[in-house]
Amino acid sequence: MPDYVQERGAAAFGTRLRRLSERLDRDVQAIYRERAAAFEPRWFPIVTSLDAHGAQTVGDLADRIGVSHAAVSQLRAELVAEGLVQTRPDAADQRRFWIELTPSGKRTAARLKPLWDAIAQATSLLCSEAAPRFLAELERLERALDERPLKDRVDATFGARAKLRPAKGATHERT
Amino acid sequence: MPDYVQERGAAAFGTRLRRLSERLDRDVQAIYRERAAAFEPRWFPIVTSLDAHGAQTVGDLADRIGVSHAAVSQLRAELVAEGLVQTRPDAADQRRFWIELTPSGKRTAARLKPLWDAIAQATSLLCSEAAPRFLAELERLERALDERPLKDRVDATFGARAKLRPAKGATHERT
DNA sequence: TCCTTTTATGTAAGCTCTTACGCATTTCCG
DNA sequence: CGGAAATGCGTAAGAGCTTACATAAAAGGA
Repeated sequence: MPDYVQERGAAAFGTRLRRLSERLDRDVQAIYRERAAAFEPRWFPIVTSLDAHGAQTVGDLADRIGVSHAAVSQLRAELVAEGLVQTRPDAADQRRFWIELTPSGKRTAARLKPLWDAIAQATSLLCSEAAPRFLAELERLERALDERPLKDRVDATFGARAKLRPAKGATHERT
Repeated sequence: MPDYVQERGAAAFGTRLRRLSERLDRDVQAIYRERAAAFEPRWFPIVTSLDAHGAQTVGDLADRIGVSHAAVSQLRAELVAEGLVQTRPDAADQRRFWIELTPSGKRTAARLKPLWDAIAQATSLLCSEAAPRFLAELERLERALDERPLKDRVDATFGARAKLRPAKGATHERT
């Protein structure tokens, strides 16, 4: 483990992970744009999930793709406006409704599938070449944090709840 | 490389990377809050950089911590309001000014250094246990993408600029 | 020397999610 | 059975960055 983590702590990860994520999104967006695909990267998880698994509720989708229900709700509104998805009420529960692809949404998924496959392949190849263990290590990191969050780890070595208050008035000194 | 990438493509990374990043940030924020530290995770890169390397310009900081100058500008305003940093003009270039820690900023850094070290140690240990190659692989991924962006990789296999237009009118069908 | 191009940084607007709040429905349990 | 707690999802506001736009100063080159 390089000195980089010792120097930057958790911040060693934060910015870089965010930037890698954003960079990949930007590239995918550029690919869509260049090919006049009329599609947005952020629609991908929902559209492919509906395509693969059929109708789902807001909560199902939120769990499956790992975002808040509010984010799914907002995306749903957008996808309905685009004509890619529609909703229908649940027969047994009036709070709930089902989100599914429209015929147009299904056609869009079929149209873009070859491109998605190409992106998946390119990504897979990239990983094989440059970072064959990356996803495995990512998964192990996630699991380790599930079992014991960073905060608990710090509390154990630093002394839970030891205070680090600023001296009175010291933080609000003006230049 | 698991089937996860083949199934999700670039999206395999995006959400998970973002979530790991956010999760670490949230933990660090909870640590600060619990210890009445009066500090924000997003201040860390700037404050530690100034503490370690002395006065720097907006552009220097943007380069060093890897964000846009506008983000540094906004953070600087916030840190000035908190009394942690101050600015002074550059003698040779009127467009430029130097950002440095105030005495209070220096005291804050000294106060929090033990906590930062504990966080760094916990993070380092976490990586050693769960994902010893994670950062090395992250770095290699970044470098591979620097050399050849994902878009170029997809273009090479899929055929640059092959169009994937929706059929006329098909995407705007309303439910 | 003088004009064009580049550079430094501020501000505004946008993005894509989050949390907070709210309402209605359903489930649970005394 | 009935009230309290939990659940499902919409909307509003906020977060923390980005890109876009703008202005002024500096650098470069004819």
